[in-house]
Amino acid sequence: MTLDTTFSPADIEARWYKHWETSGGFRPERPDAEPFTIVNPPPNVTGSLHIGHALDNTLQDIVIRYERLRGKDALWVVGMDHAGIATQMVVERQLEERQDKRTNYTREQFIDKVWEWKAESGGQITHQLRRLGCSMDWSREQFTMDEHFTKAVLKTFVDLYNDGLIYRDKRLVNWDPKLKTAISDLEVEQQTIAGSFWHFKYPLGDGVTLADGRDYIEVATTRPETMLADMAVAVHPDDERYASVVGKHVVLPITGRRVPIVADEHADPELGSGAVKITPGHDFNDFEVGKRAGIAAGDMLNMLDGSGDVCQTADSLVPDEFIGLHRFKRDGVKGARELVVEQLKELGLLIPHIAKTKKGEEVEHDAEPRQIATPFGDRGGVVIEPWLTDQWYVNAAKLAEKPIKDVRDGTIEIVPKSWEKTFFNWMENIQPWCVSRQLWWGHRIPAWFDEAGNVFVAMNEEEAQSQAGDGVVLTRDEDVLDTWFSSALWPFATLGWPEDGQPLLEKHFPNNLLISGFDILFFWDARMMMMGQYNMGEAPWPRLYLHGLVRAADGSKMSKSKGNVVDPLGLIDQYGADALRFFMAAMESQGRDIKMDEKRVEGYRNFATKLWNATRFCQSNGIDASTTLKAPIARLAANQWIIGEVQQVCSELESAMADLRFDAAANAIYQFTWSKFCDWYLELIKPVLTPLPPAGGVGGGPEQSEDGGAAPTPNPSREREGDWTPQLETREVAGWALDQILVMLHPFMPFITEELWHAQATYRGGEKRQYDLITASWPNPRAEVSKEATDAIDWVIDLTTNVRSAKNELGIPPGAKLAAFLPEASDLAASTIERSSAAIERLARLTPVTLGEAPAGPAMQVSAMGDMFVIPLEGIIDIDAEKARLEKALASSEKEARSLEGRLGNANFVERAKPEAVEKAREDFAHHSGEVERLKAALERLG
RNA sequence: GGGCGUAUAGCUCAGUGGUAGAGCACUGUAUUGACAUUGCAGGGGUCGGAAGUUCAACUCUUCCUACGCCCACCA
Repeated sequence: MTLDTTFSPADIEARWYKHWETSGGFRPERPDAEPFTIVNPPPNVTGSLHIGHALDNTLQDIVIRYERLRGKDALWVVGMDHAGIATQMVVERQLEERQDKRTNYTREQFIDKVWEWKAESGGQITHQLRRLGCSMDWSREQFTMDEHFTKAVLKTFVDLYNDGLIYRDKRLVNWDPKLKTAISDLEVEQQTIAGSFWHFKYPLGDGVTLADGRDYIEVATTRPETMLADMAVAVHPDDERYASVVGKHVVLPITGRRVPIVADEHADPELGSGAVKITPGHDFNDFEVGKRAGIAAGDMLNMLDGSGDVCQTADSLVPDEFIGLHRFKRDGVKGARELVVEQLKELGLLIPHIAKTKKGEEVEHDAEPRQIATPFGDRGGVVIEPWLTDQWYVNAAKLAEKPIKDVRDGTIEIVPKSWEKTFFNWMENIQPWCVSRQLWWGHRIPAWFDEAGNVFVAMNEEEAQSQAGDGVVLTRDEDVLDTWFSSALWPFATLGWPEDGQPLLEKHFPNNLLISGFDILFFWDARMMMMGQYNMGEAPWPRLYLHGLVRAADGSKMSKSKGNVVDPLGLIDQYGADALRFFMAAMESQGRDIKMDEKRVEGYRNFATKLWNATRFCQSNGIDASTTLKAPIARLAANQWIIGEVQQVCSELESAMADLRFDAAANAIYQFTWSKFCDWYLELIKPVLTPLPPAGGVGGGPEQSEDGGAAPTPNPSREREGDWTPQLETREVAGWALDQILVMLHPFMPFITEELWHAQATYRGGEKRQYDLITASWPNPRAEVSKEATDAIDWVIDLTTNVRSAKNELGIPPGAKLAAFLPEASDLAASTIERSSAAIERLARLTPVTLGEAPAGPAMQVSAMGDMFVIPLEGIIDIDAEKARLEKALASSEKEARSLEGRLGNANFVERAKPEAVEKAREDFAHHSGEVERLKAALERLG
């Protein structure tokens, strides 16, 4: 196949993805191979691909493709999460757009609508993941509401219940008044907002007074509306100001209700007046104080209405004028908060806040302005109300025990390790997990109540009925489970659990690795650890890799409201999926967020183009696909050198991948491909493939050097065996090396590498590849390469670079071909000049090179690894410039040499430093002082 | 209040107990056969600050400063 001169990602991406998917490339049959398994964090069915997904999935795909190439039975489980709240919100919003609402339907009708929505517009992200090139096993795509998944969820719930690890409890929960459901601690986000701090007088009852004669207690609050449900005033037991009134009462303003004054350590004497109002039904601290004061949860006052919304309830305790009000002002309408303040002010019970203006004048305000940390629901976005309800709780502390041990003893390795502390900190202080949600969309809790309120937990109604006994009327719990309860089962429920005889489950659980963003460490990762241990008796994976966030170019968090969101699909359109993927990999260094840098994405698009053109070059020079995995036998220095370099980069890549250093892996293959293969190797073999006509009319024949150049000295001893030719060898090695690049680069840039793989035909004449790159074999380039050969190329490279640099500094045209003399040649120099004269001519542009003294006269002097060439430049060279150049180099070498000399002269260093370090210093010193001598001689030569 | 992270070239980031690298940007230069989405060459950093350990610190320790994140709390 001939490649077009331009490379357009869009065409090849769609074509190859379809081919891989339809041909089963993502999960080749490898029954005997070692399994390698990753489960993909199931995206919400409502979701679409954002830049964070692009990072997360790129990393996983790199690992999966790498392990697949290494011959493993690589399985990447994919699917979607039903995302209870998010999905219900989407569908409800759709109804609202048609002036309709959820409650116009029965629960069953509404759930049908959600399924309809899913069928029509859910799961966009699955198509977008394909555009990124992700090689998941779509043939087994999962959904957390699939029938078998539901069974796993129910079984887990029932088992936990029977083990006493799930229980029903009445306590304060984080209530989201917008979504009208309880949510877990993790779903609450603290935000600091500007608020007010009010001070009130609570009159003491029964004519009691404080020690100082006051007939009231001062309390302060940021939530005055809750005073309607106050049940006590607490003071510190040691606070002498209030000692006389503990056990007495205050009369609550507005309602006139009498509440006790209790002693409790929660009250901080240093803070405010030292007395605090206690509202057990609407504050987590107060709840605890209330319990300590002997108030049963069932007796705690609740001032909100039955829907749990912000309205006041007619609880006979709430005055009429408050009923129907929201908690706070909404849409300009006064709320309970405002009315409480207003009434207290009218009653003269508001203690004003005295503020000083800039001019020093005192001004009275109703309240003190304050920054207040306020809980918000992460989905609904409104202020959370701590609310007293009956909910289902998981004993998370118990379930956390084994995961903590797993991480502690290394059964699970968290990468990077720095996250372990955070993990332990959370797990060791974990609170009961509220798992019930007052929603319709989700896994309905398998609990049935009889009329007396007894609960029966079972897999289905029949079982519950048999527990309850015939004739007992049962009603199923209306609530559904937290979405994370089901996704916690993902590593095994997707593989067939809890059914018996599931070969996939046996082979692929535990999984091998989990990759996730650190933002879901607690939500998902930790809960998978708990459920893995609980259901399977094992950690779900031995390794957890946590990556950071992708941030906007200025370092800020991407968010829709800020309008700084970068769309990964837009980047794919513009630069290709391969470039975006490579960017993600190259920027992914452990424990750090990634800042978006579009220039860099562009750079990796350029890298793809570079590879594309290198392949075009190979094609036009008869370089075919290789037919063996093993490195070809090579005798040419350049070929041996590139084989050695392939081995080198391959081992770098493997060790980077073993450590999950995606950046190191990407950079290794990048540098090798561009800086070694393209910049040097392809240039080194050009003279072999297309020899220049020999200079001076001397014919080729036996005088030719092995790399296609004219040898400086005839070498009649060279033998030519069989049909070996330098050209054949070079084509074979180049084709092999290119193939290795394609394989090694494939996990990072799957599309272009697959395209080029197939563009490269096997054997001259165009027989097609036997198999796709996606299922090719990882390099195993164990080959002997001689140090002499690789040194020779390193020497040529050093010479070339130094000649180019010198020419550039002296203003000599880079293309100028110059004759060179080498008065004192090292063995390496002598043999290299003989073997690789063509490379020296083409790259260093030195020809002829004469071993021996140069004629007297002006010359440029250039060294290559210690061999000092003299390049006469009569009439061209500016002697002063050359002197300056050499002097600069001399100064630099002298500085190095002096520094090393100083170190070597330090007895402490020689005695106490590692012997290798001393040896290295000696070598470096010898090198630099040698260079000093040579440069001095060179300067002397110029006079 | 507790914990974590970051600070290295103009920018974005690697890095190692032995004297600092990449990409981009910048400067100069090259163009008839792989590639201008390119080649070649070059300039540019007292590695946030201070002290300590060490023969040797960008690297280890402590402290400080700045920025960021997580958890808890502020009645």
